[in-house]
Amino acid sequence: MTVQQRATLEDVARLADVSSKTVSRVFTHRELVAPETVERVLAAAKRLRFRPNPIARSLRRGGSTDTIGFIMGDLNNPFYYKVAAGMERELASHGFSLVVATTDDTAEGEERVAEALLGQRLGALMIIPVADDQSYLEGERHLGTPVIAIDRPARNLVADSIVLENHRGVFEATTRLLERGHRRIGYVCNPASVYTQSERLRGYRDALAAYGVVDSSRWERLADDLSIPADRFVADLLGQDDAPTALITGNNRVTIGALRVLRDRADDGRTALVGFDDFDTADVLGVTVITYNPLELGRAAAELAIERMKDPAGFTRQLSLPTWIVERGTGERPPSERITA
Amino acid sequence: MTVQQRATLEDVARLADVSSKTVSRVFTHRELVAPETVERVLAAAKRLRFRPNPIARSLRRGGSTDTIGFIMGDLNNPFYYKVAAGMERELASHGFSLVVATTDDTAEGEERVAEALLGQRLGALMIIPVADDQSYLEGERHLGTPVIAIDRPARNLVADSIVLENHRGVFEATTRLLERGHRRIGYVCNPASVYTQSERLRGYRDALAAYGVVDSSRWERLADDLSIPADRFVADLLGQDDAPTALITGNNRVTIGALRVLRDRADDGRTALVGFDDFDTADVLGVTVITYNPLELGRAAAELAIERMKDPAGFTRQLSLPTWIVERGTGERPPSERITA
DNA sequence: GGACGAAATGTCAACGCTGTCTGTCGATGT
DNA sequence: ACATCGACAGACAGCGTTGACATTTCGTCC
Repeated sequence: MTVQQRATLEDVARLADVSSKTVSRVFTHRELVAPETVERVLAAAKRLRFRPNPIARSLRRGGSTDTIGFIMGDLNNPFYYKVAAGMERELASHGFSLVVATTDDTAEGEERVAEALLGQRLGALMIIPVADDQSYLEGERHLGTPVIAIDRPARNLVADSIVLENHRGVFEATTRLLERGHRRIGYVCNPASVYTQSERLRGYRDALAAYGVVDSSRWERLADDLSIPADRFVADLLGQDDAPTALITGNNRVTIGALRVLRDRADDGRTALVGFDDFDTADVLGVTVITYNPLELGRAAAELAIERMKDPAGFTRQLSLPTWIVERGTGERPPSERITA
Repeated sequence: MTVQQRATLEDVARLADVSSKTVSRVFTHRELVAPETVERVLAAAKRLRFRPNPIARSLRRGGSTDTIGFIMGDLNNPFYYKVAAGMERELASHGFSLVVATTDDTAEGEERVAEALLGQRLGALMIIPVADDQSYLEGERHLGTPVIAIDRPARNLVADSIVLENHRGVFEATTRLLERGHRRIGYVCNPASVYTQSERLRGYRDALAAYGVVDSSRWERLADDLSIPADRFVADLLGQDDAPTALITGNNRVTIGALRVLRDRADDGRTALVGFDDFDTADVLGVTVITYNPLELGRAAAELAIERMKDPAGFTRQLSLPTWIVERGTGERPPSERITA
């Protein structure tokens, strides 16, 4: 393959017999150029396959603002990629492009990746915070790059944020189980020490407390090691003496793990189950879930970013997106009084 | 929020009392600068929150080659995002960043989006082709931007490509069903008129032909309208007179649709099912699938791109990635002789 | 002691583009 | 006939950085 040189304004100008400035004008303020000149320039440009160099253009204009960064845990996770999808759609419709970077859900990853992304001049940065502290972004924010925290608020950083109504979703789900007569309700999550989970857990505990159940620690399994499959915690919980009659799982991974355990135990519909996060085959499996619209989460975040880019000095905003329950069967099971030791 | 000015080499140089070139050197060829000078410069840079401007840098160096574009159908699809995930990982480990753009699986979308992405100077372009013709990329390729076609070969364009062994996977799956005694084997897919599906369909027909089944059109449902849920085609096929005893579904959407239909019909394990593409809960549901490694597909594509960037003049390569069958139950059912009209 | 070379730093121009300013030319008005 | 003006095109500089080359400094060697 022969590689040919990329044409510049100058080349086009020479071919069209005008100055380079005129060519530039054709590509920016076309109305200031005489029609026949425009035509001549365009013909020359086409012949040379000329395309204005956006690098040079943004250097001249100061900062490339049409690329937006998104730092997330891992593209290989339905939640994250759906958020990214919603975001990409919204951004594309406004002429922005999306650069993605993943942290592998580790705090070190986050700062490293952020550093790399910020190297490029970004119009804005969206991030699903993992680390305990985002103050390292303070400098960049100060330089005018809007930062939008998604799913979890940023810590030690003034930033717009958009989160889910985690507490409310789990509170309602738990209340429904309580209304149906369940008292021994389990809660399993992994990881547990992130904002979303602590909110969800709070929802669970608050609902229980409203029904007089104060110490639920016996039915909680709060893990923090993603290398251990959630299955184990669920199996452990269901195997204990006064096993719960209902189970709430803190995210889709745990829900799927729970399904696996219930199948293996031939539980056969005795244990009620409500999972946080919807997933592809939840309807086929009849699983009741606490859901929300991840595409909308991404879309709204993108919208927030675009708004903030227009008005960098405005007040930061904290939005939260509704969650709701989709009843499909597993969550509507009554408590089964099985024989316990 | 007060927005402060971004520091330049010049600012740092002034503060550190050296020339801007020395500051530049500190950030590029540090070994050429005296240790104490380096220290002084770094201190100044830190104080001013200086970060070299990559725009200016790449303008000077000619072309920004550390951003790779990926054009895919829709991020909101497990297949695409897993490919993207594998890609992102590989690229990140080599210091590249990934810009994603989606076409909504339409040909017009593809060219529009490609045009927009190519506006930025990309190091390489990866694309899952949708349109019938990628010759519009010829110009860019000629200017030295490597183009890698993923999942489907590019048409009318010289490009590296990496695809799956679609034919072989379906051929084997069909053969296994035939070996188990199935003769009426259905094939459902939507869309049908894309490279991957025509390959898969060929695998299905070739396997049947090897067993003497020549005209299988009675059991084929090849649709091309994504707005119609696959459920309908499956239901239609299973409802016909000599309904198939086994079903092969051309992608995960159809597989999940088929599961829904089988559940609704209380089919109860009578119809065998093998689906192309694995999915999250396939193990819970016991679904036999033809699978492959989508992360590896992305990773290999990224590798190919990186290689091609180093050697733009080399011979283009066509790779194909293995597919294999994971038996989980639904594919191992024997033909059930139900009463047919 | 002066020539020499290596190390450290500096000067300058250029990457491709666009904002600002200036210049040209023909048309218009009096 | 001449001043005036609008429409258009060009000259120039500079965005922030770096490669090529120049310069300075200093230790070393005969």
